[in-house]
Amino acid sequence: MPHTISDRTIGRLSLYRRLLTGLLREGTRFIHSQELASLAGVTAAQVRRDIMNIGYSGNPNRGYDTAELVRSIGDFMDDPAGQQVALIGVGNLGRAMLAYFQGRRPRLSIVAAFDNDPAKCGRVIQGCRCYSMGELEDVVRRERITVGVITVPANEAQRVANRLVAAGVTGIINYAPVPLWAPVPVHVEDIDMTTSLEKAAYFARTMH
Amino acid sequence: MPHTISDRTIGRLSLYRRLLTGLLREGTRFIHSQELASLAGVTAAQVRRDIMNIGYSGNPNRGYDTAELVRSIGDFMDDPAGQQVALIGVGNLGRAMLAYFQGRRPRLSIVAAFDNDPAKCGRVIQGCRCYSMGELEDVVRRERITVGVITVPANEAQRVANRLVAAGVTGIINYAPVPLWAPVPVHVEDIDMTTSLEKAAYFARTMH
DNA sequence: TGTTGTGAATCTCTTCACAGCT
DNA sequence: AGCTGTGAAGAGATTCACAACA
Repeated sequence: MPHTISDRTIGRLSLYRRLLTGLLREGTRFIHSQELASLAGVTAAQVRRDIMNIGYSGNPNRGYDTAELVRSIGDFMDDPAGQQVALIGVGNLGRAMLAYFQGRRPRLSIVAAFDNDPAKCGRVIQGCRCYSMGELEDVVRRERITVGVITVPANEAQRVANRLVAAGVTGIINYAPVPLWAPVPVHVEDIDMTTSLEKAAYFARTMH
Repeated sequence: MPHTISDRTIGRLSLYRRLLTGLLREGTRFIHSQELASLAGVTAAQVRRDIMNIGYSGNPNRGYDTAELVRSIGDFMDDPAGQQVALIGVGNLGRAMLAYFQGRRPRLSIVAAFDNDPAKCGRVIQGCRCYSMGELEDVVRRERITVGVITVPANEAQRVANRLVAAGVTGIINYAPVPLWAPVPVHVEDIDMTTSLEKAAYFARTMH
C-alpha cells in the first residue's frame, strides 16, 4: 500500500463507496470488480488497483464483500473523529450545497454558513446556522472546522480563502471562477462551472 | 498542431481566455508565459505547450499579444455559429447556473430551462424561458440545442440524459451524483459535488 | 539578454496479462 | 473455471533544457 494515494484514486473511492452503499441497501453481499467497474464507468483493472491501494483484499471467487469494502474505504478516507465544514456565501449555489449535504455523511457535515447579508445572519438555513462574515475566524476555531466551501462572487473569493487558511482550514473547495492561491500546504479544489460548460460545448462539437 | 487536444488542455485554455479577457480590459497588451502561468496556477512550460497546441505563436521577446491570443483561443474553441444550451431542473443549483451564465459568453448561451413544477413552467427565470418537461424534445430540436446541463435529482438523471441524447444533444454536464451512461458518442462531464467534498476532506487531513 | 517553441526525458496514471488462489 | 492481486508494459501528460530568435 503506497503511502501517497492520488487525487484521482480518492475520487473514485468516494464514488465506489456511494455505489456500494446503495447496493448494500438492496441486499448485495458480494460484488466482482467487473460489476463495480461498470457501475462506476471505469475498467475492472482500475477498480482492482484502487482497492489494492487501500489495502483491502477480496476473495478470488466471490469477489469483494460489499459491507467490508465500504468499511475499508471509510477506514481509509474518513477521519475517525469526524471533520467539520464551513460554507461561505449563501446564494443559490450555497443553498443548493447546504440542501444537498445535510445529513448525508455522518462524519462530514457542514456545521456553519456565512454571509454578508444581515437578513440571513442568525437564521438557520437548510438546517445550518448562518453567521455574519465577521464571526468567521471565531466560529472556524471554535467548531474546529478544517474544510471550507467557497460560494461567494469571484472578487471576494481570494480574501475569503486567506481568512479561512489563517483560521486553520486546510482544505478548500472553490466554486468561484478564479483560481485561488493558498500560501501554506492547503488542498484547493477548483470547481469551475464556466470551464466545464465551455469544455462540454467544445467536445459536443468535436463529437461530431 | 495535434489533431486531438486533451480534455485537460481545453480546460486550461478556457481559463487562460477568461484571465486574458480581464487583463485586456485593464489594458495589458502583451503577456509572457510566466505571468499567465502564475495567474492560472500552472507552469510556464505548460502555458507555452498549450498555446503551441492551438497553433498560435508569440513573439520571443514581447511574449504573446493578449488580444490575438484571446482571439486564437476563440477560433479554436468556439463554434462560429454559436451553440445553444438547455438546463434541466430549476432547483437551487439550476437557478445558480442560470444566474451565473446569463449573458456571459455571446456564442454559448442557455436558451431554455425545463422543470416538472407547473408553477415554474411558462415563466422566465433569470432571463431564461422555463418549459415543462414534456416539451423537452420539441424545444431541443427547434432551438438546435447541443449541450444539456442536468441539475435534477439522481433518480431522474439517467432518464433525462437519454431523452437529451435522443433529441440530438452531444454534450452533457451532469451535476447529479450518479455516473451517467451515454450510448452514442456523447461527451459527458460529471461534476460530482459529493466526491469533491470528500476529496477535499481527505486531503485537508493528509495536508496535516 | 530574455523569451518562445519544441524534442526528449520524466513522471503519473491506466491497462495488460498472468500467476496464484479458492 | 473464474476471479483477484500485481509486476511490467503502455499511454498520456508534464517538465526539462536548449536551440532559435527578436
